[in-house]
Amino acid sequence: MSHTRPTDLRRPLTLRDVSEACGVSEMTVSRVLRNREDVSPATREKVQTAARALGYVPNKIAGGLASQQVNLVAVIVPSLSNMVFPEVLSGISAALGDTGLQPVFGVTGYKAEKEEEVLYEMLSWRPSGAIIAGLEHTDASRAMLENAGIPIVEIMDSDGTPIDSVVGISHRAAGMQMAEAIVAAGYRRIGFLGTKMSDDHRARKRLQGLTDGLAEHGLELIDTEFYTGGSALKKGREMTETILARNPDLDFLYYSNDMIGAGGLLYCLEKGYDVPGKLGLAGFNGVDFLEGLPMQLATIDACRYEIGVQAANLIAGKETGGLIGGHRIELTPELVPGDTIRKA
Amino acid sequence: MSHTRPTDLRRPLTLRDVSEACGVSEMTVSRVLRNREDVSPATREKVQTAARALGYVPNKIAGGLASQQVNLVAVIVPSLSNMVFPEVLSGISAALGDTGLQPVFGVTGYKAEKEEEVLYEMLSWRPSGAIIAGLEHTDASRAMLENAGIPIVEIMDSDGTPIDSVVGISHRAAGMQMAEAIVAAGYRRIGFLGTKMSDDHRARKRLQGLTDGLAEHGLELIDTEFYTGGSALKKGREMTETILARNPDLDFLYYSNDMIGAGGLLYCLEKGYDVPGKLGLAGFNGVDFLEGLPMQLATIDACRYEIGVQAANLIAGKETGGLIGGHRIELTPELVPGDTIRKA
DNA sequence: CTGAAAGCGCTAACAT
DNA sequence: ATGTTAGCGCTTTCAG
Repeated sequence: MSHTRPTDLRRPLTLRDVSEACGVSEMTVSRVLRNREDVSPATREKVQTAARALGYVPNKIAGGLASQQVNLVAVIVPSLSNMVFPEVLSGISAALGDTGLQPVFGVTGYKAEKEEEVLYEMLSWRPSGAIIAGLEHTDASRAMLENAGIPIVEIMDSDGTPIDSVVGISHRAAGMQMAEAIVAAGYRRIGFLGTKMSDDHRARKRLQGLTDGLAEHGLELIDTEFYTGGSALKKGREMTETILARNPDLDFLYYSNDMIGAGGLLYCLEKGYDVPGKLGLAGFNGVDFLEGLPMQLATIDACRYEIGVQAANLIAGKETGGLIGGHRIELTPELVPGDTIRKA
Repeated sequence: MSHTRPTDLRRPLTLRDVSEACGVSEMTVSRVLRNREDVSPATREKVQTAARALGYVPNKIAGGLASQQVNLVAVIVPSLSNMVFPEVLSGISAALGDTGLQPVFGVTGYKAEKEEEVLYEMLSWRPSGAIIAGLEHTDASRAMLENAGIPIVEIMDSDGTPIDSVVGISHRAAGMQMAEAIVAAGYRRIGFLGTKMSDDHRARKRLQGLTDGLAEHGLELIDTEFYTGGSALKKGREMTETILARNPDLDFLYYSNDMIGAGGLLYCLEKGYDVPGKLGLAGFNGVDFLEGLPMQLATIDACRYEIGVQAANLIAGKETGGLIGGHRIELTPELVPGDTIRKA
């Protein structure tokens, strides 16, 4: 069932091995392998051939220590399982693609304590920059970020005070924007469905924005329903059934994310609710799988990919003339009315 | 728009700083920070207080170089955007949780060449092990993996020859299993819908298994339809419309993944197709959002979380008595008939 | 264009 | 239980 492979005995190759194999000094081999220009084509060729033949892979641990710089960017997000963060990461990867910087991902599960651990771990690799979701951190996390001596970009959210730079949208404003749209369309009895969000600060801010926006029109949320874990689509159905059973006279349901919104939409269509005539629906995020639903769910695009790109550009010093630190980029999310809010 | 923060001037803290701050030798400080037992409670306390007060974060670059070992596990997957790999990563994270090992993720976009780059980059950090999706790699990638001198676990797929260990399912067998179920249920005119899969070897193997399985019953695929990019749900709809327009007499549609299958299902229900009576449907993966669909799509569970757990356990040497290398774990995927295959 | 020497910050191995 | 020494594999710096 188990054996020791021959490779286990082989000492990893070093620069010295390559050096000896091609009769060029370690130093020059190092130059070639780092693609520096100041090497003659002849020796360059010799070195590359030898390195390739041996299968040499440089040791970045040693390189990083010697050069005191590491081409890593720490990226810390709460989750990978909802469709939102992978898209942010794509944006980051894309923007970092041609910079020589490499993203490294860490996941916190929406736990501040876990965030602290992940951060500690990642900063101990002395990355060239850090991108981290949200503005809420433990004191220890803030201290680490402040003392790291590298550019920090907090992303997704712009409602608060950043440590260094920030790229995001105002979730509070998004909530208010949705409130305006809902009221403008003539809905009056509004329910909210979302995650249990003691730890999801952005969902909380959207809810806050929604209630504040409604309040401006003298309206209050009629009811709320929360869930945790499980298949979001299914939860969306269940919560919808529950809240409508409790309050049959609701005329609008606002979901804290598109996935549960999609579940709710499917439920309502099945049960024959008149959407958007008697019952309006909306989600949040603008995930592209909404396009395949029987009816397009109203939503607000959270600019996820764009946020990733801009954050990465700040770290890479692109479009800032190489200046680092203290940028504030607030994107304006677009409300996509779809088919589930009736025209005013 | 931009400023230099004060922290930029601050030299990163070293062990020496902590040492001086608490009057204990660097060596002992190092011991405390690595939670070694051979330090007196008194000095331990003193050191911890000082380290915390200063906000010291250890330098793993230096530590890794000195100790010649790094608590990182390289994890390389093709994509994060379909729901399948995040679940594998969750399994890996969970299993690695209590081992002191830390996963680092890399993404290849299903490109062999990109895989090679990512691998090179990750191996240059001298991780303690590597987990990589699939058995198909470039020669250079194979060479790197073979020479890395660390445990390698190839995951997801068991149809082929692993470099070292493998944890996965047979996609060929999964295809055949589905063929059996389809034929047993009495369907005869079968179409296949999937990704353009020159690079998705597992989808290709499932299709191969399907056609071979059908062939055993004297059947051939009637038609196929492929897509690339975009919203999978929407693509599922479009492809379904296309293939049914071309071949209205198809009685079964096999989708290479659940997401396009879900799109197809929604389309068929909308158009009033008799599912599963006149038209059967099936997908692949067993993603849990299927639970929220109007009708549950037949699928085969790809054991994604479990694969992650087992792969991580192999790397960590759990349940193998610490023996490393050459394990073969083939999981048996379960066919979930759902509601879209009629009962035999 | 190439080479030699010094040292990055930490830990293994060996004292004490 | 604590301290000392040497060196991990590379790159910076300076010399040729």
